[in-house]
Amino acid sequence: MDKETILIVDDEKEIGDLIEVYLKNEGFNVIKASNGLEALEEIKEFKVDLIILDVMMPGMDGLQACIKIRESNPVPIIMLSAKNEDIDKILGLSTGADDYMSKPFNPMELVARVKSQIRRAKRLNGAMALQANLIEIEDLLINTSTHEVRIGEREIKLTPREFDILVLLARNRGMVFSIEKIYQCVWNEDFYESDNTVMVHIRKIREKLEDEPRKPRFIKTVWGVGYKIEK
Amino acid sequence: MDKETILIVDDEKEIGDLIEVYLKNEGFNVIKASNGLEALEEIKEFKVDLIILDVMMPGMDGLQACIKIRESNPVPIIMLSAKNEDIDKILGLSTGADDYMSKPFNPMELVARVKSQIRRAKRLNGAMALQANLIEIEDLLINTSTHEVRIGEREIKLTPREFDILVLLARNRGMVFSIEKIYQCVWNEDFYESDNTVMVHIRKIREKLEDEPRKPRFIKTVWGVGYKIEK
DNA sequence: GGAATTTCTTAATATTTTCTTAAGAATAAA
DNA sequence: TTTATTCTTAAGAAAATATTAAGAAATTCC
Repeated sequence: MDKETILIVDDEKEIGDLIEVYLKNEGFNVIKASNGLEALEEIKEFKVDLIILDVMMPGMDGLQACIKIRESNPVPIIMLSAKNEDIDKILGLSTGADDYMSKPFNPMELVARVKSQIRRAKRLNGAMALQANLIEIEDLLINTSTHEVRIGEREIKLTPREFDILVLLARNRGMVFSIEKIYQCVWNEDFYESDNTVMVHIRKIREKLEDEPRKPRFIKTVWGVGYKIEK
Repeated sequence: MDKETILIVDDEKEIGDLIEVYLKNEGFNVIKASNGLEALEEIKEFKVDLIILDVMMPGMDGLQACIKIRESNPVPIIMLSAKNEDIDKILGLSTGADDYMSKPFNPMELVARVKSQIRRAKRLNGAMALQANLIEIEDLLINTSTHEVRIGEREIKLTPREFDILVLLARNRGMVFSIEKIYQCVWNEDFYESDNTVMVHIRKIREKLEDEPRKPRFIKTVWGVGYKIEK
């Protein structure tokens, strides 16, 4: 399992550093921002699994930032505040924060709450995946949540690798992928020397997808470069 | 709207009284118990909307009580503890507690957390009510309220685990569930390494459901990915 | 407290996928 | 046209994944 990334947003450096130590100790990946705007930038750039957000900050405060983040991202947010009046606001439904801790806080408790929220998010994600994720290419239909591929009425059975390669090309229609690139994307490993593993897979996919593998409708060969699905 | 009833379980009278004052002030109805067994009695007698449960108590401690309560009741539980070591245990999934506060605590924060949990429970309840308790898949009938499963006239006896797995797949027809996801959803625990517990259960279900387990009609294998019931 | 049931673990077997190899075909360049 | 390069195809070995069976451990029920 990959390390989860946690974004700490606090203008007080010592607090951020303290939290960082504890989280890293638990095997989390940590990035930091010192105000709301920076936080928004970081989120755009990196895949963040949880945000710890201080309410009191110069510029865009934590509550505003929280609302802003929520507009585009369902990532779990834990808010920190020293003011009692904030509690109700935060745990109410309006801000969209998932949990709250009052300052000064016990770092162990924060870590436990972080873990708890991440677990919750994972479970929720499972349920969310229900929403079908459909890719359509002419009469070729790819459903990434049910792992189904069909052409018209005919159901095509693809192996996991074949499926991944097809999805990669289908999600990026028009783009040409070199053998090397495909290998890196699908296998998540570096590509060493030229075996033709990828080619063999491409052929298998064509065999299953195409009526005439010689004249493929979907996966086209770009000579000397790679493969693509035309736009 | 009726006043919500909150059960406070603590052997220290002063703490219970303190919490009571704050909660009553917010319009909640409060009842009290001074140990785990008493709490179980109260729950049987009254309709309780939330429980505040101290971990450290003579006799049955809070953690045991929490697990015991959860067996029969999905009511939200907030646990109180002075010991750091408890945090992880409580916020982990195994006890079934919904939230935690460390002692000494800020009563305002506790009240806010109470309100937050009650809101959450209401939402959850709404969502639950929508789920049909009769699932039909061709001639397979699953009744989630009576825990009955039948195929045509034949009644199938499934164990609790088997039943849960089947319902998970049946409620989400078409969707593929990985071994890991099944484990997380049914066991409510994190999935560590690859034992094949889930597979064995799948096989048992097939044995009971299918005429030819080799060619399953209901639970299909999606190679390298997981299992599903086709739509 | 003991029997029955359920759940989990282990390991052997079966199946499917993935990779490797190698030979033949298509394409581009000389 | 010839040659070198790149791509396609096929077949079988290796690796990964799934099924099955049997028994141990835990739990439930009486």
